[in-house]
Amino acid sequence: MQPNLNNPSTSAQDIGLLQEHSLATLAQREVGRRIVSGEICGGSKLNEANIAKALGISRGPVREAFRALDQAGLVRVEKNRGVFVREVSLPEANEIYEVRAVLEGLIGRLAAQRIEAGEIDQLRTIIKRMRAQEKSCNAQAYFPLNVEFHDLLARAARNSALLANYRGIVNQLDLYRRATLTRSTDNISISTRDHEAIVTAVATRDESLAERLMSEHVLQSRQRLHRALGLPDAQSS
Amino acid sequence: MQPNLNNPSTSAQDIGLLQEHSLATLAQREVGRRIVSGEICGGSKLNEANIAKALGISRGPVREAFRALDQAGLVRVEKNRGVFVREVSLPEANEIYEVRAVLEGLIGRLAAQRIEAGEIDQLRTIIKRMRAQEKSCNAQAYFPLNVEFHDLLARAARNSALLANYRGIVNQLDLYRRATLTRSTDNISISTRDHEAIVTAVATRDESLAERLMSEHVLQSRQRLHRALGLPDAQSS
DNA sequence: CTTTCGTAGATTGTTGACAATCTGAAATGT
DNA sequence: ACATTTCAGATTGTCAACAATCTACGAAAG
Repeated sequence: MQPNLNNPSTSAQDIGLLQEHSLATLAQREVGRRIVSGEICGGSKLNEANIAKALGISRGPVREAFRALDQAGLVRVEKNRGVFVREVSLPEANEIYEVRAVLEGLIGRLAAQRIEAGEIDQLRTIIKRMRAQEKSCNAQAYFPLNVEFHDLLARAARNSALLANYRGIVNQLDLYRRATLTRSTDNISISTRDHEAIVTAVATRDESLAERLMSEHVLQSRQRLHRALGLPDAQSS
Repeated sequence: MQPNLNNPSTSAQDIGLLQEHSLATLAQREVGRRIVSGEICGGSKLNEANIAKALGISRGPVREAFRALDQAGLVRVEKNRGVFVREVSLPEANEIYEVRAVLEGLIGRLAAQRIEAGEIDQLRTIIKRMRAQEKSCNAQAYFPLNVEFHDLLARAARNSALLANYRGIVNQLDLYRRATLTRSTDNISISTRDHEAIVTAVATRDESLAERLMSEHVLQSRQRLHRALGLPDAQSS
């Protein structure tokens, strides 16, 4: 097909994307996004040919993307059977929460050491927007703010290995969250109070307090999740 | 080629392997093993065609293996340039050590809760063998024992998400260790004393002590590494 | 002598075709 | 009616060929 030569916006950025990323990378991002966002629900079978056709590419890059997603823990590959969106059971989610708690603890400690003034401002801006949604009980809009708050802190820790592991863990937890539709059950006002305390600890460079608050914040959100599901609280490990 | 029908050992297990694993999985394991073991040194370019020929397969499965290894942090893929064995710089190794410290801390805490009697025996057996190598200053034989000790503890924590993250982190650290040939610089006697204290803490179900000892053990081994390289000790974060 | 350009070889990216395997439903026998 | 077998369609696994890109080396211009 002849490209539209009068549209510089598409040509410029698309050329950049294709020169930077391979089709496999693009497929990985797109499928990964659909999985984490919940567009494709857990347990679903991912058909190579269908996905390839939907993305307008051949099966090769799709297979490569599947391998990466498998390593990232977002899908599981069964030989000669296909690849399936990973399902995270409650026991597995509890395990992941345990790991997340210590990672967030380290994020708190390192962020308290290394965060910059501008980033603290950004955190406070996010909290302000959270409070706005809090009043209108808008859980739909609250969720991405929560994600951005934690990711900003993770970046402020200035440890790329930690950031990569943190993001991987969070993606896997989203698989469980989406399955149980628990985004709205989070107690927003309590969560926001936690966030304010965390920012204060980080801003005053109180490493130990920041570590403890972050870790406890995770474990409490796990407990809120359990209560929302009508389950007994897990032992605080 | 006609297979040798008079050799049941190859046919039996090879058929089982091929029915269980795809060629991509096999390639991933083999290349991953060579990277972690140091057979291929950091920064090396991995040629698709060469590896495919060496393994007797085509390039497709090799490319899939590369995607998984990239996600695992063992190689980096540069579009249209090739894939290279990841090089872990000293600052990166320090970051990874920070993550490993908290993961090992959690391993200590959970293992203290959940380890079984038989596993404690196995840990003590490993330590005995370590002491034997210690006397003969055989660092070559000490290293795999150290790996097995920590991996056994990681399994005893009974948290598969933690185990997966721990192993990924350790593999990446091996990338740095191999580059600097620091396996022999570990102070074996100090390390073994640490291990004995850890087993005692775990066996007596002292969660907090086990967590602290494991975390400190990692950070001390990082400091030993720095001293061996003639560097100033990193700040204890 | 240095720089630039261009070309040939090598390497990676992508694709479509073929082989192997699985799935499910129809056919067969009890 | 029920279990077993068979077979066709669909899906995955693997491969080899083609296209796109990079690399290195040599020629030509300054």
